[in-house]
Amino acid sequence: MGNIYDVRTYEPSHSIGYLMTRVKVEMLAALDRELAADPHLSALGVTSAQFIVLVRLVGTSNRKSATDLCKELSYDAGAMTRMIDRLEKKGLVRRMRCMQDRRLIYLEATDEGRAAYPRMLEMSVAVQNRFLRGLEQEDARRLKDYLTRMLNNAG
Amino acid sequence: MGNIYDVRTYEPSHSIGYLMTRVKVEMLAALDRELAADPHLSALGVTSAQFIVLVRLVGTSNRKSATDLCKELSYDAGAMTRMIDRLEKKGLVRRMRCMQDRRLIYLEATDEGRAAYPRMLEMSVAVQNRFLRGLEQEDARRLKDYLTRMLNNAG
DNA sequence: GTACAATGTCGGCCTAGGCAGATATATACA
DNA sequence: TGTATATATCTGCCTAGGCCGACATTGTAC
Repeated sequence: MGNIYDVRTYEPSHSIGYLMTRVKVEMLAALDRELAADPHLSALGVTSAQFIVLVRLVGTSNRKSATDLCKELSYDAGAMTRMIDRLEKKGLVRRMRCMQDRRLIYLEATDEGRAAYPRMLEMSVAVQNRFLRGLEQEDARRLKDYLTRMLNNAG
Repeated sequence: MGNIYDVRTYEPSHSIGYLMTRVKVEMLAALDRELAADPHLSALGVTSAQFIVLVRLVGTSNRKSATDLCKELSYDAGAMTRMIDRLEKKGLVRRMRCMQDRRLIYLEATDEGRAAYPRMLEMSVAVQNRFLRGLEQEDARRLKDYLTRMLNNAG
């Protein structure tokens, strides 16, 4: 009842799942190209994946641990450790052991990381606007609504 | 003119790009869980990424090369070589050198690969229907339209 | 025919994520 | 107190994709 797809008529190459994967790949690839083309950011060698993590650290005032980021981004803990390693090596992020709870390590964007933030945000907005070209605000609202509902169906 | 996002009000964590990435991750993770839970398919150790490639080989009658698949799926050639290696090692795919053009290698699903196909398709449909629960056919049509238009904006 | 460009595959090297197990720390409880 | 459990991070091993260069093969220009 109410199923969108039926096995007998389902065509993988036209499915919403397939399209969504393609769009996601193309959007991140476009963002990577923008990042690589920017004079300042290309020197840092920041990738779209690193960008997404960095945004979470700069765009908030309260301190965050690796676990916090993992929860926000549905990220694997092991992957996050290595991601922080790369960001730290590039001087964009600092690790600071918490003295109250010594299991915890708070993460903080460095001045350099914070300085790169505005330009990164511009790029993110530009890329998304380009992909959403031709859509009205009402369309974007609906699309966001669909995606949110799908995400709720995941759990 | 007509831009959806503005840098001054943009919130990364509520953006369509962020949501789409999340939904994609959750959908593939759900598919991986289904694949791992199935008695027959778990023995093959097929992942969602391998599934997507396999679908393209089984779901068509004409012969395909690695390059053909790369074009269809916007896939990297080097990555495809290694993907085929894994599928071949699992006995799901065969490589066959073309005699007319000896640069070409045609790919073919084995009987085992073909046998696994129907069950895989069922899972794909089931997972997508679950994520689309609560959406009407008209909603799905709109969503697909939005994604298609975004994909066209990529090029 | 030879030189050059184009094509298809492959292999390293990088980033990247998932999973399982190890370690250190903190907390709850008998 | 001692013990079990939970939490946070880290490490090793796997799959996985992007980029670049190597290599063989084919097609094209001269």
